[in-house]
Amino acid sequence: MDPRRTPGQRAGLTRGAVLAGARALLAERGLGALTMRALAERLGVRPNTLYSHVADKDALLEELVDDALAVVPDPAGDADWRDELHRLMSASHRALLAAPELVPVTLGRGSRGPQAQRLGRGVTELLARGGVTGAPAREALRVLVLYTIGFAAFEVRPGFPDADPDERRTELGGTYDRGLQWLLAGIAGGRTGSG
Amino acid sequence: MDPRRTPGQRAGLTRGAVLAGARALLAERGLGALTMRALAERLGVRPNTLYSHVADKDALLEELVDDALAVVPDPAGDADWRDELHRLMSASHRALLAAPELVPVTLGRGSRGPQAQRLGRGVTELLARGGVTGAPAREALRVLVLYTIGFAAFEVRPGFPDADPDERRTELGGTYDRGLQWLLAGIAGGRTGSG
DNA sequence: TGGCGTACTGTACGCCGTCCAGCTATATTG
DNA sequence: CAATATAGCTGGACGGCGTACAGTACGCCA
Repeated sequence: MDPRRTPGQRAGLTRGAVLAGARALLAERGLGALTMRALAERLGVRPNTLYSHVADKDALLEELVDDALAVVPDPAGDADWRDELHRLMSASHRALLAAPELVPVTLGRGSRGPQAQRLGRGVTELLARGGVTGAPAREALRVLVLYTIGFAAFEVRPGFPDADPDERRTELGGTYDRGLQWLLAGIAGGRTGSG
Repeated sequence: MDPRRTPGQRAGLTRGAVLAGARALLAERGLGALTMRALAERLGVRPNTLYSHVADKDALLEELVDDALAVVPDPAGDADWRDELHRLMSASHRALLAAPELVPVTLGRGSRGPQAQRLGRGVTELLARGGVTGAPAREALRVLVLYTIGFAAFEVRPGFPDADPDERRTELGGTYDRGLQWLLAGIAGGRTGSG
């Protein structure tokens, strides 16, 4: 508890504890308050101690972002590929909204962690099940992913719609679904033809 | 040129010059290098001088973002509304890519400046011309805007596609267009029916 | 029991955005 | 043309940031 500790004495800090503390700090006080110094203080430790567990702040953020996607399930085996795709993307969307402060980071920094890659594989697999492969599949994947993250980013930003913040969440959620359906229809429709 | 100037002597700095300098610095050395101190040095001025022309760094960025959209034209009077909508969004997309470093800022900070509002009015007008009004129009506007900005953000991020950076630009540009067409088709298709 | 790896510390460096008080070149007024 | 107000610019500083370096003392294993 007390950070006043003689050198060499251990606080029993682990990498996981650092990440958990960062998540808590993020949730409670926002992205702007997530500073290495504040995180250290919350953990009862000097700031530089964090660097024994994390490469630097960027790496920490990247890991947080990727972890946020861990709750998204893998695609089920037998359902219709379009329904499944909708479910998968919608789950991702919800996962992002559950950690609103991280969304701008996601967009800004890219996120190529294991969870993001897993999600990519899932989408690709579903597309293949629907007969979409190769370059069109990569196209579709890109469109879906960025639409989802982009939408989440806007949902998270204050002041975008002029309506009451009450309606806002509901209305935006519906809007996301609508756009997603349009995209899925386009993907499915372009499956055979076009050039 | 020489910032070594006795107090009171004027550098002839204007608000426009500050913005222009910021744009140049951004283009040459990236967002990370756009610091009030660096900007001041480039302008031959002490850092605090900037605050005589700009409220703070946030305001400066916001203005830069909005200005980037100034090159997007208003919709023409007589063309097909879908073609026109495509042209408008595509122009916005290109405008954003012309200032890549600003895209993350756009998404992160929101951008409600005059240019953004003008663009919003243009889109709304075109949608109305196609018979899309009210809540569906707001939905469509949101989807189009965030798709465009979101896509630009991903295009700007390094390392997203696994291909050569050469093909990348071309392929991504085509992907943007494809997705945009899907969305426009969905918007036009949902015009009369659906629930 | 002794040595070693390492979690942790004190301290400090070089950045950052921004504020305050003062000075003076310029614009404004008579 | 002289007196005054305005406002552009400065030196200097404050508090905060991420992070590096070198040292210390604990826990573990031989």
